[in-house]
Formats: sequence, C-alpha cells, structure tokens
Amino acid sequence: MRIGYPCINRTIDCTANRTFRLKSYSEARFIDSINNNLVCLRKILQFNLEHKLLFFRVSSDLVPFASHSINKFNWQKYFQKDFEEIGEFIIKNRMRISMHPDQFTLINSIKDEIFERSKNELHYHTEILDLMKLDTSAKIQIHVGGVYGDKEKSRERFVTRFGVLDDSIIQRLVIENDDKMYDLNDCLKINTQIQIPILFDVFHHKLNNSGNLKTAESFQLTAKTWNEKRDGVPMVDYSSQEPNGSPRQHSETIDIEDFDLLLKETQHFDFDIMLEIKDKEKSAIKAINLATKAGRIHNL
DNA sequence: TCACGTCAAGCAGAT
DNA sequence: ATCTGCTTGACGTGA
Repeated sequence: MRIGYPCINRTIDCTANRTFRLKSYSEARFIDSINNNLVCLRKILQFNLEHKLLFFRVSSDLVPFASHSINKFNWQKYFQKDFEEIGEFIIKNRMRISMHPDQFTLINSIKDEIFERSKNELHYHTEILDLMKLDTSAKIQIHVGGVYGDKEKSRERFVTRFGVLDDSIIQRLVIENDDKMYDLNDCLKINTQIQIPILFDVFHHKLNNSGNLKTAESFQLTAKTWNEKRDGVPMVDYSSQEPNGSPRQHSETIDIEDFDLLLKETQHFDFDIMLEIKDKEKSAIKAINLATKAGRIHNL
C-alpha cells in the first residue's frame, strides 16, 4: 500500500499548480509558470520521499492552458528533459502518480464540441505522464459525466465515446464513482462493456450507493477491474465528512478512527490510497504512521 | 500589503 | 433565474 495526497503541499512554500488569467497570457508568462511548477513538483516529490509518501496526484494546472487554443508553444519539447528527470525520480523511488482532470472534462457530453475539448484535455494529461515515461499504472481518473435526463443513454454514450479515444488515453483512463450521479453500481455496469478500471472513492460511496454494497464487497468488486500487470494495484480515494460542516464537505483533518476502521475492513486487499483531506500531507503522515504500525506498508 | 471578486471549460440541485 | 459545489485554490485589481 502506498499513501498519498493530491496536488498541494502546505508545508513547503512551493506550489506545482501556479497559473494565471487567460487575459494575461504571454509566452514568457506561460514558460515561467511551467518552470516554477516543475521546480516545485521536484521539491514536493523529494518531501514525499522523505516521509515515505509514495503516491501523489499531479495538478492539472502543471501546464496552464495546455489544451487551450491560445497556446501554440511546444512546451513538450522545451521541457522534455525536466519531465524525464522527474519521471526517473518517480520510477527510481517506486512512486505512483495519478491525475484528475476537472469537471469540464466530459466524454459523455451531448455536445460534440465539449467531447472534442475533453479529448484534448485528456490528451494533455497523457502527454504529461508519457513525457515522464511512466508506465500505464500512472492513471488519469475522471467521473462518468452528466446524466442529461437519461442515465441509460448517457452511460451508453460514455461507452461509445470511450471506444474512439486514442489508445494512449485508453491505457491510462479510469472511472471513479461520484457522490451524486454515477455510483459504484453504474461504474460496474460500464466495466462489463469496456474493461476500464474503477477507482473506488470511499467517501462518495457513503453518499451514493444504490446497491447498498459494503466496504469489503466494494473493494473486491473494484479490485477485479484492475489488471495488475497493466494497471498496477487499484487506486482508492479516501475522505470523510467534516464534522459540523455542510454535507459532502471533505474533512479538514483526518478522522484517524475512521481510517483505522477502513484499514481493518480492507486488510485482505492491496491498493494505493489518496487522502482527499484539506490539510494534505499533514494527514497523510498521520495515516502512514498508522498504516505502518498496522503492518500495511511493505517495502516496494 | 491586503481584501475580495473572479477565474477556459459543465452539470445538477438548491435557492 | 441565479447560485453553489465539485479535488478547490489562487490570480490580480483596487485601495
């Protein structure tokens, strides 16, 4: 089991997701931002190594406006060496990387132009991981998308659209159960039609679980959708409800008892877990201490 | 230096 | 009809 956190490290004063407004776009600004982000990404990964946090989600803002038509600059070539070096560091230290394009990436959209934009966005995400020379266990996670008044049809549209994506995208794409529309059952249905791995989100499943599937059962079902040789061990997202917060609000800090319970419920499974918790690496460090004591962290 | 309105992109559900 | 949340943060203008 690897433990990780998404995108931002609050301890070190360096962010790998610096961006700017479209209005203030210039090539100099663009290059400068990517440069900053790559420098910070290295520092964050170094921090993570020192704390044995071997799972990390790279921000979609690593290259701002990467899939936007305003950007004509060949950043892939310009930063090729930097990407390679970061990739070498990741591979050498047996780290794992994921990415999570944001809510505008919708492969089942009714509108073709939204699908086209989404393809470009997915292409950009694969480029990042390809430039780092990471194998296909480095994943890109998305939600199934919108319902558009007809879930059945929209699920079918996901399947059809998935089939026409580039192979380089297909190799990396995984779907995640969401908290409102497509729950684990829906994802499993899709998986019977196209062999796409399902990234299990523990918190979303608590909020949206039509099949009333228990934790261990859910881990078992999703684990089967990952081909270990091609995809690596399953990825899992974890959070818990913020006490006194609005419903669905991710907790500020880890609920260590809840996490302990999850470890017990999942003791027969191996997976990598991403803590979507606001205080980021702080909670991740608490989690890895607990998981280590529980004998769940083995040297990779 | 700081507050706060706003940010490329979409959807659903609440107000 | 408009606002809010989503993985939410941070840019950037005006004072």
